Amino acid sequence: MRNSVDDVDAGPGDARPPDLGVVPLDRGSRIAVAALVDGAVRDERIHAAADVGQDERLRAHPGRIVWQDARAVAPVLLDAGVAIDRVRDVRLVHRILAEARGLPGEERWSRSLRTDAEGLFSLAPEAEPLPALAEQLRLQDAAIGGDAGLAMLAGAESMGAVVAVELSREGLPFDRARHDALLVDALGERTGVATAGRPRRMEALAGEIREALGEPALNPDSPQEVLRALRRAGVDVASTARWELREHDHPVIEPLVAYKRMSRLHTANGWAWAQRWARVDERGRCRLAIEYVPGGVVTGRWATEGSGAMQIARQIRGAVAAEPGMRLVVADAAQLEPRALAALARDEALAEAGRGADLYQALVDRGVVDSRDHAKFGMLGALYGGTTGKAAAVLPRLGRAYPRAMAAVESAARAGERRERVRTWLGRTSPLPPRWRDDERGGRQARAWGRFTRNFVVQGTAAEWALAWMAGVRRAIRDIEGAALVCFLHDEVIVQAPAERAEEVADAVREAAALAGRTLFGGFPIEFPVQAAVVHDWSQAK
DNA sequence: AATGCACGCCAC
DNA sequence: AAACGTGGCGTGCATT
Repeated sequence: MRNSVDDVDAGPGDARPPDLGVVPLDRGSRIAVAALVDGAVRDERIHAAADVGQDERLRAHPGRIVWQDARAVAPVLLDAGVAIDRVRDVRLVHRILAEARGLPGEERWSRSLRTDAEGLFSLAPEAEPLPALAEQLRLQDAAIGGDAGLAMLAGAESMGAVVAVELSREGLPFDRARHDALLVDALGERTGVATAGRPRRMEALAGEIREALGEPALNPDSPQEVLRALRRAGVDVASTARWELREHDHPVIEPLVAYKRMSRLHTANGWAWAQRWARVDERGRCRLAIEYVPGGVVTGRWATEGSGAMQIARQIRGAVAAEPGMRLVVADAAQLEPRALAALARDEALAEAGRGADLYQALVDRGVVDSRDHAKFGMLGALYGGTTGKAAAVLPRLGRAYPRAMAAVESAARAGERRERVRTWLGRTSPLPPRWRDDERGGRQARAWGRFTRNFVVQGTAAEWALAWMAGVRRAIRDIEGAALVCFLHDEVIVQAPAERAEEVADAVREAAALAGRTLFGGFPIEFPVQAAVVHDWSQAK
């Protein structure tokens, strides 16, 4: 079966539709379109940006659209009404191939390329862009060769870049009045400069802290001042970290911990944050402007730039609210990483435990561990390389019950300690580590790198599944008028849709999850249950 | 005044 | 309970 993230070449004898190279000229005001065939450019045509949809080759194009960078081209094509189905983002795929294939230095890669500030390849200023693009495509396809995983990853990563552009253009529905109400509820009313801009409840806590420590001039925002004052008051701590404070019994602890929690909310997701990142779009809708960065994390996870949108505090998620007549479909993949591990390790027993909505509870029901918490901590310990506490206590039991899965992460860890590269399921490859000495310090560094590679294979494979899931969701909701992807968070998506079609979207999101599992893992019997809730605002999910 | 680092906390 | 992965970000604080 072929689908949207699978751009494996058609077999010999099949007529392959030509790839279409698309290049922006004059900073995007004009667009060059040409067929790219075996590294050569055929039938180049240049259009005004707004007219690029007139190029009949781009209408219902069954081949790949090839570009250097989705951020420069996708917005133009989307504005022109071009349907984007299969793509090759040469910039992102190059990054993958450079690690996976230890790829040629840039001179051998192509004379028309140069390395930009991020160490990535881009067009040399004097290069003819379409021939260079054709050359890059040819070299990339040759590097991928017959590796079906890498081919799928190239397609998925490239489509992810399109989804990222669409998400960023759409924005996340945001209700500033609700946000303000949530902040006032948590922090108190805003006050003036006399209290350093602290909301009323924070200022009250600052007073309690000063009182409890007997230091009327203490600035609770200064870790050094607070640390010194704590020690003078007989609280013997090495830092002001919350977990350390909680080990002590003193009247200052409770207000101090509460203050720090409020302070975090105030600075990270408070009024200034909303002022900076909420915008009113051309249709009068208030949206958070989120710039997604596909592949921004070494494992293949996405990052965001600027807004901190990947870590919006749960306390204010109620401000992310559906617009009139709409609902949010909030969907998250249950225990995604343990499931990714089961699949990549071909661990039938762990996959069987995951046949149902709650893999952790299944471990309890099967007598592997005593409680759901033990299952969760143990599994996370296996994924992260935990060696203490609850994780260490149950790891041996997990190892006996699921030897294949545990051997897979152990082997990834050992490979990292030996300075070897490891690969995700589709073939994203870990970077090489910095050098370390053959002494105790070096040993610690080696073990730390082993924990990184241990996690890399699982986190990276989960990220690949998420790419396939998103591509499927995108495709499934395309014909649902008014529905749009508005958020992505590693293992969670939010779609805003008209109320009367929200349940249909929820079903489509669940189906896309199942399809993503089959796309990546074929017939291996691993399930990817998705909890999808139709809600008015984000805080109502799960 | 600008810059870079360390801390601490948030998210998955 | 407190050491175990990937990140972003705001702040204080030291350096230049």
